[in-house]
Amino acid sequence: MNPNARPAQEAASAPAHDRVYRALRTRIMHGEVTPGAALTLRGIGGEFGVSMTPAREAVRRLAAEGALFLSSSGRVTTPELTNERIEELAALRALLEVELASRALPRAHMALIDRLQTINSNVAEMVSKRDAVGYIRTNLEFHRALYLRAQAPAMLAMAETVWLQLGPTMRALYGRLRRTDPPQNHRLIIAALKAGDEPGLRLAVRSDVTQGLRLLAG
Amino acid sequence: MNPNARPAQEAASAPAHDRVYRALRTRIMHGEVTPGAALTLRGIGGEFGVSMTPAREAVRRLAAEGALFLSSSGRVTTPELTNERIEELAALRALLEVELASRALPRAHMALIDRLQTINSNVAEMVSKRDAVGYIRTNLEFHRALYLRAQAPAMLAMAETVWLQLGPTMRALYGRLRRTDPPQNHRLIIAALKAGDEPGLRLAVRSDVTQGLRLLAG
DNA sequence: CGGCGTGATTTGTGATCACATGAGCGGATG
DNA sequence: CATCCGCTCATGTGATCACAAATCACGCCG
Repeated sequence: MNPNARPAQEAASAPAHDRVYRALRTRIMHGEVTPGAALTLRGIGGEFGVSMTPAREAVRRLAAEGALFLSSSGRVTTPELTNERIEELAALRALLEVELASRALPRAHMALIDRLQTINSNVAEMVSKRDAVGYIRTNLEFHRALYLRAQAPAMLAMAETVWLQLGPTMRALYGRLRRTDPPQNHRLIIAALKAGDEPGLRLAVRSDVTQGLRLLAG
Repeated sequence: MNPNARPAQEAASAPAHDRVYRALRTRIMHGEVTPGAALTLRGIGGEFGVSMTPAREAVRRLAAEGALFLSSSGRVTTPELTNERIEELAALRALLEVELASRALPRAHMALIDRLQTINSNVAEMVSKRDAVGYIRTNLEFHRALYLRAQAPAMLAMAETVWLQLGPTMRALYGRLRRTDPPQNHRLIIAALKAGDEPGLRLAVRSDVTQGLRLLAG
């Protein structure tokens, strides 16, 4: 028996530090925390019913990924990104995700495109409901579903790290963004996938990734 | 007074977990450990004169960066990369470092080029001495000196993460590589910098980054 | 009324310990 | 002689504690 095989309830039996890590990670990536929010090890431990030790490990891990900021005295906050930093992370997203999409293209069959369309309708629903967290979550789900086909785990992990770093800021950004129109770039991505049009796909992904961050220039 | 200001002896007064982290990090990045080597928390603690707690934090942090592999039971080893993984990491290096070099180009003045030439002569010396660790160290120093000019800290951090993941494998790779000729691609990089030739620079960086990893295809 | 020093308290750090578990080794068995 | 089973010990996990340092608030002085 492979001890890694945990058919269901994967998270239940996992080590405490891992449960805490995962919970905090999705919370941050989905933009459920505001930039600059302070965390304490005892507070985290209390929330999850564990001691400081696993809380510390989870925090360290997240800090190593850039998802949390550790002051010189060890205080923990979610990062407050400068505009420069945001632009750099957007450039990274473009770089990585264009490559991932390009690698996924030859492997993208009809089943994937159907799935992307389903997810995309959920995205549109979140936009119409002005649900920022739901929008971020489904939007990332869309991108991840596509990039999984690229068969490039290290590259995907890096892209997710960038998402993680942008998480708290994204929430604040999309909060002031008053769109209710459905995501046009996602449709362009799907169309390019259908047509097997690689240049078009690269352009569409690049636009989709950088558009949301463009408004901060003002 | 800024408490962050530690003019000299920065590492001495730093927290224990940070000292351990940094020591292990450079050890791994410079290829001073072989792939698949096992580490124990008590062993690390003993080596650095600290308890298991800081050792655990350092290990967790390195594992989060992909520099160490944690088995499902928590055992710690340096990663043994598959050829697929190595190729993917090489592609990531190409992607990131070409961009970094490109961004550094307009900011590259004569002082930088002189410095690169100095470092490059050290690289050549390491090659002639067949000093694998010294070669890796000076080679990374060359690349970092260039990329620092790009003013893109997040991107540089990602590139360093890739170096870290490749560290143990690089040692094994360059060990079986019996070259004694000086690094030709570095000269091309310097020449392109002097000429302000961006396409040439991108090509030279891409070649330099991918050439060493090409021999594993056989 | 405002700036600043001082003390109380919150907070991270690191050591130690008890516990569960998994790895590795040795021996028994076919 | 190979294989499988069992045990033992090494190893990671998580809780608790003592300590130091930083933060915050209060009150004092200008």
